[in-house]
Order: sequence, then structure tokens, then C-alpha cells
Amino acid sequence: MAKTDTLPPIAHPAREEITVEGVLRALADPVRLAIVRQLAGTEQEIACGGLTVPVTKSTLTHHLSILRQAGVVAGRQEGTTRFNSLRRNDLDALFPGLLNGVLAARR
Amino acid sequence: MAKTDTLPPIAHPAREEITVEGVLRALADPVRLAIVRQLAGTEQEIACGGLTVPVTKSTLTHHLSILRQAGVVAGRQEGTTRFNSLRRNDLDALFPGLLNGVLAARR
DNA sequence: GTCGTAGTTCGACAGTCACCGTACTACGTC
DNA sequence: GACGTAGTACGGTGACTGTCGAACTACGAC
Repeated sequence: MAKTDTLPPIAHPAREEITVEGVLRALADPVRLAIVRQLAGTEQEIACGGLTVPVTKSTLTHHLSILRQAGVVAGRQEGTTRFNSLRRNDLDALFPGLLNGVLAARR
Repeated sequence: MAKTDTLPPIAHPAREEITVEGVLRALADPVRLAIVRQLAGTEQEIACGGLTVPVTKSTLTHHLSILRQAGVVAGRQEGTTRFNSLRRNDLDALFPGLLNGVLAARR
């Protein structure tokens, strides 16, 4: 059967394809918000397994997929590991202040 | 039966009770986002009937109730009319930049 | 009192969504 | 090859949510 050469680098929306509503929807969930906070708390990327969330692996995959589709996080594959990072540049360019406002929240 | 003296001025969360997640949830809907945009586009308050939304009255009531409970909009009763306004001060104080970021969005 | 207008409340219904377990693919190591 | 690990895909289920129409309350004008 066909080999997966070049390994399609995951589907991410281009910057112009990101919508506020999608981003807000993605952020409007406690688990995903926790993920975003963890990613925002470090300069480094975090592998799926390195995220602390109160859900199973499959549910985590689901949440990350939503965050990715919304354009909030980017994923980079390296071996069997997928490194996730915040798309801070894109979000700040499109919705200046939004991310900071969300992260500034105490509750 | 008991008269409604003083007319309980609608239930609004205090500033400290507003949560990011609640606000994000409230904003993560096209109809509610449209309402917020209309309220943000003017200095004046807007009555329910003055809002342009593609839903029926009862659905509009529902959306406004969610926005109110989340602390995004305030409602002031005057006769049979309810005037709505954005709680810009509170939102800016709690989540500086969030509202601006959302409103800055072109899509 | 009667009527019209402004909003709310109350089911009901359909669609979406978070969650899980299981099965699967892909890579690295032995 | 066999095995373990990292993450995804699939199917199912229960809960939530946006939508509506109809009935209702509250106020103002006639």
C-alpha cells in the first residue's frame, strides 16, 4: 500500500482563514483554555503527552484538533511526537489584545 | 397578589463574578457576536427591538439573557422597554484587550 | 376597560459537542 | 521480526444549546 512519504504536515488554516468566532468557540472550553494557558506559559513547544489535562488521550486529541482547526495552536510532527505551540503571532495580528486579555484573566 | 414594587433590576453578575470562560462562551455565537458588535458600534443603549438579528423575539431574549448572565451586557428597564449596553468598563478591567481584539476582527 | 406593543417564559425538537473505550497507525528500540 | 510508546480515528452516548411557536405579563394610550 502507498507509503506516507513527506507526511502531510497536518492541516492548519492560513492566517486569513482564521475567524474570531472559531477562535472564541475554541477558547470557550475549560480543557482547551487550560491547554492554551500551558502553551502560553512557556516559550517552548509542548508534546501532547506533556499537557496536563483531566481527560483521556482520545479526548485530548479531539481538543487539540479543534484548537488546530481554529488556528489557535500549531502542531509540528517529529517522529511519533507532535509538538504544539500557540500561534501567538497570527492571533495578535488578527485580533490584537484578545489573547492577552484572555490570559490576563484571573478567573 | 404581591405587587412588583421597585421591580428587581434584572440579575447581573458583579464584576468579580465575571469569568473568562463565561464571556468567551457568550461571545462564541454568531448571533450574540452580532449583538455585541451593534452595541459596541454606538455610545447609546439599544432596546431589544432595535437590534438587528436573524432570529425570533424569543430567541433574541434567550441570547440577551446569556450575554447578561455572562456579564457582557447590562440591561436597564424603562417602562416596557429594556435598554441594553455593553459592560465595556468591566470587561476592559478584567480582560484588557479582549473586547478590542474581538471587535477588531474582520471575520 | 380595551387594545397594541415590548419582552419574557415555557415546552418541544433537532443539532452539536465533550467524553469515553477500543482499535488502529507510525515510529523507535531491542 | 516483536514490543512499547505517541498519537489518531471511529463509534456510541448523554448532555447541552439554538431554534421556534404559543401563551403570558407589563406598560401605555385610547
